[in-house]
Amino acid sequence: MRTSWADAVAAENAASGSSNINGPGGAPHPGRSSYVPPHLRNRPPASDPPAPSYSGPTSGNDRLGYGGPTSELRSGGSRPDYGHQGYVGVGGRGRGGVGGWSSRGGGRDFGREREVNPFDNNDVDNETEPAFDEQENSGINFDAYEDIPVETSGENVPPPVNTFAEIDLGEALNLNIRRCKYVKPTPVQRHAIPISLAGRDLMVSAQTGSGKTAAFCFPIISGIMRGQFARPRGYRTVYPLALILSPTRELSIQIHEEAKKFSYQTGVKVVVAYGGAPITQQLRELERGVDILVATPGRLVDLLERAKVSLEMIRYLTLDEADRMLDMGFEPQIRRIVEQMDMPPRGVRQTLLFSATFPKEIQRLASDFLSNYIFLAIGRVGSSTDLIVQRVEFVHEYDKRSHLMDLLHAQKANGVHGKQALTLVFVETKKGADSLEHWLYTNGFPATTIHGDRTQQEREQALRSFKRGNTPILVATDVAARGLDIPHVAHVVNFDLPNDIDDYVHRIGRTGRAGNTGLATAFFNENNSSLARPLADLMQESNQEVPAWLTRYASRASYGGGKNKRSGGGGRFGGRDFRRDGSFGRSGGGGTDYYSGNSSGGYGVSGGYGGGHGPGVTSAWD
DNA sequence: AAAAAAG
Repeated sequence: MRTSWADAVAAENAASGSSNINGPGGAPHPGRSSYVPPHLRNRPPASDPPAPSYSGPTSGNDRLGYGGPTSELRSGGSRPDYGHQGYVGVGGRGRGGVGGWSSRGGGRDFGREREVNPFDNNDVDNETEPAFDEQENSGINFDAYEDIPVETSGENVPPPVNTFAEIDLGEALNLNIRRCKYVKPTPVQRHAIPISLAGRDLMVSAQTGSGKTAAFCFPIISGIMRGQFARPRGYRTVYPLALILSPTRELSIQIHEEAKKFSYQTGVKVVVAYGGAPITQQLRELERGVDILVATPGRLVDLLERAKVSLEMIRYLTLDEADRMLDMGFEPQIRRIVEQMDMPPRGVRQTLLFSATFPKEIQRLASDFLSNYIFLAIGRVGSSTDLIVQRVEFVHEYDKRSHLMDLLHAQKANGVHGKQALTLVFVETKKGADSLEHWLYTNGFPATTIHGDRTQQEREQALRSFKRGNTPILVATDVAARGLDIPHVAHVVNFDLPNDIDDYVHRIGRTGRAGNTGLATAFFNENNSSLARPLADLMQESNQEVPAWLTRYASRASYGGGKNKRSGGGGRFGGRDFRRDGSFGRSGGGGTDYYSGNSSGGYGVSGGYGGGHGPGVTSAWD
């Protein structure tokens, strides 16, 4: 009987003043060939000092020794055991040589010896003052989530949970959740985790900054911890069990860092692969064993072509920023990876799609990858959250720089916590980014820039420098629009507005994260007239003050209603399951009652149906 | 038209 998570967290924090769990003074790491008996695998090495408040035999009893069915991945799942019987359930073999059998995560046993403690980081977050840090890291402001509307559709939706303690994720993962100071699950976690633990496919639209990464990582890590997956071992080919794809390298890096924290000392190995960096180091990491592979599409295709990676054993597929992954630029690559390589088909693997926005036409595409899925929308209409104060100012093109200068001067005077608040400035083009950065710099504002024409090293350096506050202004293209979690971004400036309202939603979502407030300022002029209507609608839905001139602009422009049209009579819920649109389902159960709003009965057709053309309504949910 | 993603 656990008391409360809050207590546990408090105890953990009190005890962990300097928790060097895996200190350099640990055991000399055994040679590659040392055999670890099955019953000792997945345990922290005996020579390691125990983690603080890591009391009793908490580990080991729910992992490899786990008494559940060995060949059944998910308790609630009813997937066929797809042709891998020979591979599954043979746990207990030692790691063989090349071509032999390998227990899950081959190599992770010795890998654990050198597993870096991700909670003992010297990374940028720790360089800020403790008070500042504490508030940000531990502090998800849950009051901000009190009355968030939630909508689910699909068959037999598993009910949400209210606490992490209600779900049995396994001791090692629970401990990491406490180390992360997550006291209770956010709304998207409350709903999505039980659904994925039940083995169901999922399409999630949840607000920016609402905890999506943990929502998809926890069930995957937990599932891998409990399963016994022996995998074939080809000549330098590795067989990850889970694949997480994201649209930018920096986002993949970030997901990898998060996932490593969650999987610390669980025995689950997470590796990241992305372009722009030397492949050899990534290959080395892969060869040391991989359970969860986080990747950008291009580099993954490269690895697949070189037969360094096989997707044959993939049990979990996650597309983060899924609507971006399936838009024109990425779709062919994603289809290639998911449909034309050796990945198990939908219905066999479990597929999880997450984003803040999910336009209906992309939902239709996405259903190709899903099987009898549950759609989950979390957040308020207007997308991002009313935690972000949105301002729109009419600024002519030639006035933008001096206007930006005014804003920056004003907030310099206001300095937050003794340092200048971080400001993220979005522009349209890479050249524009360079030139604005240069101009700012020469005008006394320490700025840097991130965009696709910079080397990967420069990109990562720019991001680090921004996070640390060395250059508290970051000029960015859309490469930084999605998913990046940068603490202390107080202000997002849309120096150039995007053409698509969903991009706007993602950009402003770089502030106002984890329940904190933020400010977003947009420079609007005649070049942005196509955005006037959707922007005005979005702002109204998020209870923002809409300037009269923008309303006039909105009624004047865009009579036809382009793809930016978001009204569609959608009313209060922006993130709607496209399957609810009457026009869908030409053959299946045409016109029958395939939806029911709350967890019962409902949509009775398995995924993968395309028909119908709903109105091009864009979801504003993250 | 632009951005991203392999080299």
